[in-house]
Amino acid sequence: MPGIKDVAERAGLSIATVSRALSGKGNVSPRSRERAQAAAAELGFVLSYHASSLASGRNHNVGVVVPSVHRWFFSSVVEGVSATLLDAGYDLTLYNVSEGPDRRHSVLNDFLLRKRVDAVIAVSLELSEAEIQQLLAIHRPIVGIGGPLPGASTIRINDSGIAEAATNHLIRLGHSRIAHMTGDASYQQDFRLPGTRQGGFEKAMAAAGLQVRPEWQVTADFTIQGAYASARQLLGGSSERPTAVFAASDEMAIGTILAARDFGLRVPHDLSVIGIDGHELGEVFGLTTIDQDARGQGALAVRLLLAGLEDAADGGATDTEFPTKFVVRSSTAVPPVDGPRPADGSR
Amino acid sequence: MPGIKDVAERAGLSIATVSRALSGKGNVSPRSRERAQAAAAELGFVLSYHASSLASGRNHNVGVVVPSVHRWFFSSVVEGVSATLLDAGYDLTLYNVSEGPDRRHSVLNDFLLRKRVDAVIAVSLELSEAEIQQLLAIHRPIVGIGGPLPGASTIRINDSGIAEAATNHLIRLGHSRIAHMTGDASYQQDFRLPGTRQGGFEKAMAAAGLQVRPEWQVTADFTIQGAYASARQLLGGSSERPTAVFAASDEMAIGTILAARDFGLRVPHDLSVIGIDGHELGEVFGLTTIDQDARGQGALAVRLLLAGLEDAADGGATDTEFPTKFVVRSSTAVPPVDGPRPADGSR
DNA sequence: GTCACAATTGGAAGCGTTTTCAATTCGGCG
DNA sequence: CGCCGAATTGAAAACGCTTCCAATTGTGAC
Repeated sequence: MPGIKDVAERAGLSIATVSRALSGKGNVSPRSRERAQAAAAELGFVLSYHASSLASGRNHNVGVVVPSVHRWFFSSVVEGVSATLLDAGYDLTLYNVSEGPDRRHSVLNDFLLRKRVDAVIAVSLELSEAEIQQLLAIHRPIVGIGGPLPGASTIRINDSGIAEAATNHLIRLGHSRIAHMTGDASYQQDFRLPGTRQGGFEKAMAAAGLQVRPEWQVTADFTIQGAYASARQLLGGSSERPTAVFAASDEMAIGTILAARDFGLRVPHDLSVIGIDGHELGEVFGLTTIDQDARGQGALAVRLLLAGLEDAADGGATDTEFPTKFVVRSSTAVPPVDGPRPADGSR
Repeated sequence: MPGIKDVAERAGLSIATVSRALSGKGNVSPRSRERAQAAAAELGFVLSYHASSLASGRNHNVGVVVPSVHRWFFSSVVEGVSATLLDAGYDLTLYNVSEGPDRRHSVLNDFLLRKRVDAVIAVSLELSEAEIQQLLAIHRPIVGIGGPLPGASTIRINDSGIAEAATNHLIRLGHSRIAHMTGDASYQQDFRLPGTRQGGFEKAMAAAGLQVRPEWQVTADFTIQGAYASARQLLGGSSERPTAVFAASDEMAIGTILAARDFGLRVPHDLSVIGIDGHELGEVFGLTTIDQDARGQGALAVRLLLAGLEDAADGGATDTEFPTKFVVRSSTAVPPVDGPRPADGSR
């Protein structure tokens, strides 16, 4: 393994000059720079980041904490984060805390504090103020995506407003019997989006003078399969059926559509369904949705972070609202004139 | 920021002893160990991994290179890898190379060589021998999952055998008009699974004396939406229709099922579909599949790697076949007696 | 109560860079 | 041609640990 020393010798320069030449910092004559780079290339030399970090205090490494990379939203964000980070020459250390609260705790307390990362991106995690302060105390900027982080910068979409818009879309089409599928309790714990979206739903319903029926407020776990099961309950019950469902995520909307098909309900003829996300699968189902460009959110988070790191200006906590896009496809339409069909469709 | 020196003072021990106590290595009396740990806890001290790594040469960090965390298989593997790594106190540096060959190249040549990772896990990537040697040369063990890595350890499922088994399952049910959906050319490039699976399919067909029709060999991009489009072509054509489809992944199988439903084809009554993966969504569709436990593969990769790292025995390249599980659900059945129904079903 | 040997402990030399500070060189101007 | 400030350069001191080596302490056997 060649060291910077070898490069210096080969280039006929001092270690210090080579260091400056390779890192791009400081004043180095073009001639020296070239020599250093040539020598490094010839020796196949790459800086040891450990030594660099130790000496400079900068890591070129960002920690990303996600509830589970296996989920659509998080993996989308990670893709955006990863691409932007790699472009900037940064490494990305992934902390996937899907194992539960213990894992989350150990990551926050054992891993992140080891001075290995320059900054932290927390996706949909509700960190306590103490946890945030702990990180800020060791000069680790944090930016949160889609989670309330008191005292830290965040990027978020207007959950409440979007939910209102989605609901209003249904209302404007003429629906009044609208169900809402949201995340279940376990999700509220970590990221409280579901609640926020539910708030928007209720607000829109109230504004339109429509009744929110408790039995039409169902929950699922944000997955297609979970929503499918919930939707079967909702749509298969003998009681009255809604004419539209607003699901708090595309995956849940898709689960709902699948359940509806099982019952012979045509979407959107018998049942309108709208989601939130911009999931790739939406197209297959003609899903009307609100695209939140998760990748873009990840990319933006990195840009904010890097800007902060490089300017060394602490910047303070900023709260950025990320724009979303209403995508109307074919899963929403005017409600059936004759009211909902019986559960056992004429299939 | 407290340093190990502060801990040593507070504990009334030498720096060396504290270091040994905290790292668990070397002989330290229980009494000293306790003192050191107590002092560290009181000061909120955590080792600086940079300094540790620099001094010891060990990083406690594994690099994971994946084609795209946004895809089912890769994110599953990453979950398994992450959990096992975190348990062992290791960090996971994620290199998501979905941006294409340039990104792949820069990761392999700029990032991985910076001595930041102790080992590399490459998922479904076909590395050149040169790339592998480059890594091995700097003492970075590599283990590959689902990709041929000449000279490195690998974990793989028996792709060919599985494909044969899946095909035989259909044949045994009485099918003879069997289509196969596999990955398209762009996928062949990076990981050549599709080809291997296709080989198994052809082998089973040949063994049963069945004809492989070129027009029933379709390709897709491994996603539900991509397969859906391909399957529409396959099933909607005016030509004869197969009675069964063997898809090289569950997502493609699901896309096929969705397309079939669009045409009013009942699964499995009119069309049997089988996949490979063990995708969570399989249950919703009653998909018969071969579960390859991607998480388990990730976990195993880490265990192999860590065993190698800790024993310092280079071990040489091992090739481990990972077991799979045949899961029969309701998407496969005997073929329709009266032959396939016309494209426009009596829905 | 000794002695040999093992278990602990502390001192200090790195690990491979970055960066400060002072020294040196260079270019331009009077 | 000589002088001055700016641009370059090099020496050496960190950075915060790990670990070798030697010194010290503890243990059990005789």
